[in-house]
Amino acid sequence: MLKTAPCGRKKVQEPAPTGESLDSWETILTVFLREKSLRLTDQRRKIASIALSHDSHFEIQELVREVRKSHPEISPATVYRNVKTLCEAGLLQETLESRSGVTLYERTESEHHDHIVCLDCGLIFEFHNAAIEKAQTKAIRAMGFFETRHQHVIYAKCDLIKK
Amino acid sequence: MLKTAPCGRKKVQEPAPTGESLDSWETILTVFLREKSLRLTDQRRKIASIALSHDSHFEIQELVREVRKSHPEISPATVYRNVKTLCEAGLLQETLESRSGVTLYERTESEHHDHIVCLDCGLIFEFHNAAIEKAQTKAIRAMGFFETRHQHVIYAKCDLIKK
DNA sequence: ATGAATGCAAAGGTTTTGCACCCCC
DNA sequence: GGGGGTGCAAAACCTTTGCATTCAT
Repeated sequence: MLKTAPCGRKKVQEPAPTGESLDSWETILTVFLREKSLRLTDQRRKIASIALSHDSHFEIQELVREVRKSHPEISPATVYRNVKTLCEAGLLQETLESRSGVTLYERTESEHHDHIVCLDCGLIFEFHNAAIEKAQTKAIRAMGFFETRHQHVIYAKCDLIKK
Repeated sequence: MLKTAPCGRKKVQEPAPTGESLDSWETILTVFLREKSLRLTDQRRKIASIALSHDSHFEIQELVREVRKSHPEISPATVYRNVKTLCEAGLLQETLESRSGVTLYERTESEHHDHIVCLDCGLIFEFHNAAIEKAQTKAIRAMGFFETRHQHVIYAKCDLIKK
């Protein structure tokens, strides 16, 4: 249902060179858990592994189904609880809303990107544009704010140019 | 809970000069309904009136409560159905998500604006910045898309500069 | 051992739907 | 009159929570 695929062309922004950041999520998670006196259970590790294997956005329900498939003994409640934990650990973050109004999550990447939702093919693209970011930082500063993060979703059509 | 207020300073973008667009929403709605062979019922008009009286974002539940207060005979299901209709008519649109994950709606304005969510005071500001819009249009075109609309939400802090 | 985490089931909350009745066009 | 609209209640969903049990540290 929700995919990020090249709608007839290449994704504008390639994935991070190595595919994995230098600190593996396992390290980050372990450190976070230790700091908070939380524990690394089997379920937590499995859920994290599956959640963080997504290259793009996913909804919790999707994750719940995947987890159930390979680990039927893990309950949905645990998935919900752990997604929350992973967000707190900074490994996941909420992202743009799907058109059905469901919250989507994605792996936190070191590189920021904006999104284009194609209204023709329904797919979601990621891109990064320095000019936009720059204009934005400048505008925000001028208004007296300090930006922490942003979500920029553009709804567009890819098909028009082919017709 | 959710307000758009001046967080210690003025809203950057003032509301439309007249407060109402030239075509009243009643006209737009009537034309839309006629086109689709839909009907203008009492409930529909009342719900539209209340929904469109909001100057800023609101959630459906809030609208349901308001409608119930002045028109207890209107059922929540009807409110849901009509919000959907009003979106299709282009009078309302979904907007950024509240931090609790609930979908928010707002009146469609002729003038577009982006949002700043202040992480210090929790309020939502609206602004418009030509440089950002321009950079964006250019970037999108360069990638082969035609933009239809976008959502740009910046999470920022207003308080830092006071400390 | 002890506090955190889990599974289960129940509760909570939101949104949708089926259906009989109503009413706008 | 007929098809869209409504109210009501039930259903369908998604997410959270209480509690007894299990488990990581």
